[in-house]
Amino acid sequence: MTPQPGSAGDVLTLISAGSATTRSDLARLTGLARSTISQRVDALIERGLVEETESGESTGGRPPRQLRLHTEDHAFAGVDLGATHCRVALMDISGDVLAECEDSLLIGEGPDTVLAHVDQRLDQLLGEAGRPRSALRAMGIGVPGPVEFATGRPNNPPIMPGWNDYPVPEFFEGVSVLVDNDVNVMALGEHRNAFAGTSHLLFVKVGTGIGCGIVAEGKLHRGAQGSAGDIGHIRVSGHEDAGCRCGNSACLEAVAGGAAIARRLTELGLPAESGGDVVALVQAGNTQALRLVREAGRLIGEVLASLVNFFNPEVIVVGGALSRVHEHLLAGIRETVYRRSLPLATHHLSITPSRTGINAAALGAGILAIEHYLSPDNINRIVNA
Amino acid sequence: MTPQPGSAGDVLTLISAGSATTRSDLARLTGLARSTISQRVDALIERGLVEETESGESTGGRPPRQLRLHTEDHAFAGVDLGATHCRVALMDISGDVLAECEDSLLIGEGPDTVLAHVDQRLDQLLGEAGRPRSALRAMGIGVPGPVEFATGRPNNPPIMPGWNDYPVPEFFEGVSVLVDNDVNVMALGEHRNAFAGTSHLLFVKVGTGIGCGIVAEGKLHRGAQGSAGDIGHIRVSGHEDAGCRCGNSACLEAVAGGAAIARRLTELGLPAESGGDVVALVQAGNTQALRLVREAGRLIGEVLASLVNFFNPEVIVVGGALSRVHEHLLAGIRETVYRRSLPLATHHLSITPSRTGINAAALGAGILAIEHYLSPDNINRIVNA
DNA sequence: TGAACTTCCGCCGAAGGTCGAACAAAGCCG
DNA sequence: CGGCTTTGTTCGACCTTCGGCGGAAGTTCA
Repeated sequence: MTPQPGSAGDVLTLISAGSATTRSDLARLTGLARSTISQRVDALIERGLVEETESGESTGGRPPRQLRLHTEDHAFAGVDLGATHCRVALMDISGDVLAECEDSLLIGEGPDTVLAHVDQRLDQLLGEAGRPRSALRAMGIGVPGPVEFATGRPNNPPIMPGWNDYPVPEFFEGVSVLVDNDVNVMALGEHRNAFAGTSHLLFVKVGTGIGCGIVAEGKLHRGAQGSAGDIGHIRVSGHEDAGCRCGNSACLEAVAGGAAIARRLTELGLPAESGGDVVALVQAGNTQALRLVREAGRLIGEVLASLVNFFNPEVIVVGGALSRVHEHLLAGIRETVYRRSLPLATHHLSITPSRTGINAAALGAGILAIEHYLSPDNINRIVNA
Repeated sequence: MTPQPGSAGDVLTLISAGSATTRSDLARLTGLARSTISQRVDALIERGLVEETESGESTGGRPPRQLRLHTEDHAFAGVDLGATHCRVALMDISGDVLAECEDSLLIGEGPDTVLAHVDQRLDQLLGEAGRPRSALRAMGIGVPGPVEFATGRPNNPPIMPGWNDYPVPEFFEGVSVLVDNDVNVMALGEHRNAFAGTSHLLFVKVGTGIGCGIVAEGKLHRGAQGSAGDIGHIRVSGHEDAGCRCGNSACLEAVAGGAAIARRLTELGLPAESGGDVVALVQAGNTQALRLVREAGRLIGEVLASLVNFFNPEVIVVGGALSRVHEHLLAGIRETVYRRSLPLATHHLSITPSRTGINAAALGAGILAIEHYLSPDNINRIVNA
């Protein structure tokens, strides 16, 4: 039995996380002998997973050879499917984007049409990046509805007609496919990209609807049925008259979602159809719209105040279409959360707008794929094969 | 860093979890050779961690020698400190209770007095069980307030005067001491004792106050500041007049806690001081009390409905003093949760009374200690020493 | 009852992995 | 230019693990 763990997968994890860039670092961190580390690194280099760069800076002796992930030869894809759009990002193994694209695409056209479109875009992006199809190792897909993560099958999604129980991964041959809810992958993208130092994060997406992705101990929390984070249908007080498409009334989404704000603006004589119209009105300085957005922030804050007490996150990130006017939204959210949550939970809590922006979902989906590929178990399997 | 699979610690984990009771089981589960397993088991036996029992049942050949945790020579303690009571359970390494006791004890007397009392009870219980003090390997303590788990220091607990930032573990020499919130240890006790098959569990304690312990992926979720699960101060709609000791109004605890129900009964001319009095009235068949308890269940259910959407647990366990009249409390909770939560989240959700009862906290605290001691890292350290 | 069969467990030589010492490489410093 | 420091590789010693073999301990069946 080895006194310390340190399989090839562990070594690669340290390299990919940036914890170690030289063989000496690895020896120090793992406690293994330098010769053993060299052997591991050699195996990783031989498999094309790691490469050496030019020598680094000397600290008084022979300069170490820097190690990093070998970014050629592999590719990963992150796919963000929304109700009306499709974004695909091709990434290398370090998470850098090689190429990306965006189209209008109705998810309601069904899985065969949509996935064929994705497949075509993948070929195009691979071409742009100059990599063969065989380089594609894994892909992640975020979809606007609940998914049984283990099988990659949508689970009674309300706005994805034709997708229920469709085995998405089987559509793509020879590549691992991970399918998850769009808000989950956005949370993952935001966490890995801008908040990697935190352990407990909530990502709140405020668009047409309202959803939440949960990062606990650095990992996505999906819950028992994969429906965790569905905060759009939490009840808010004082709006019993607002009916929701789910059949209940006073749902958060029915009073504070982009669609709800647009409807109320229309009632006030300001024609608005979607969250985008609301954003446009706010940016044009319309005070009615501004007031409604801020009020929506307060309502969202009321729900988040409960969740802060319950979950005790370090940071809440607000994204989605309406976060383009985040100053007003966040003002309402902060006001309510800091008033209604317990001091111990809010003392070190920060509530910030998304730093990753429109690409959070595609990036997060890609990261899901990369982390799956780089998991120690999978790497050990590859190296020992 | 992933631990090396098949270490002595992993072998012991399989034995303690009941996943393997023979050397053959271990070889099958770990994939290691039978001879290697024998060597591991020998080391564990030599260290007094595992013992062989008489042969088990034959499956057609030589019957295997059964293995189990060696329950002599070690002892673990679980301590449940409440506002006005102290329970101590002495357990062997398999989690069976060897001896236990209960006293009235005011936590407000301060850490020196209370912990000295605990220390004395420990000696007494060790005497009853016929084990020397040196057999005590670790202890867990549940306290009625927030704790910084890593250091074992209470963190501004409202009902524990004199305990703020007190380094509890240092009071006990030569033994590992883990300190956690009482609701957390109750959740752990309930999960390990009665719901070990589930991954995501919420334990709701309804007593004088209201709290919640969270089990996610089989582990306690404590949050960023260790204050997760503090649902007593979540706002419920329609009770703006109810002031709470936290300074806000309409807190769940202020309208549905045992103290709140007692106060309202008193207003109705039925003198009641505590949750215990409320239970007595309900058990005596008082319809006013029954109605209030059921209404409290509805209010708790309103909050839980939100948390079910957010967290998506498999099971909600209701415990605490008021759960002695759980049929009425649960009726209100179930009614609201199943009406207000999303079908996907409630479809496989069960809401049940505590199966572990009054001892959940002390048991959970002991289990916290045992699992700490049995963690693969700790066992490998012991075996390789 | 006894022989054949099955399963369990310890022993031992072979194979393979890890370690640390020794050595070579590469840059810094006086 | 020769010592000093740090890095990386080579190699034999050592240790662990593996798997076959044989003995142990029951079951099944004639």
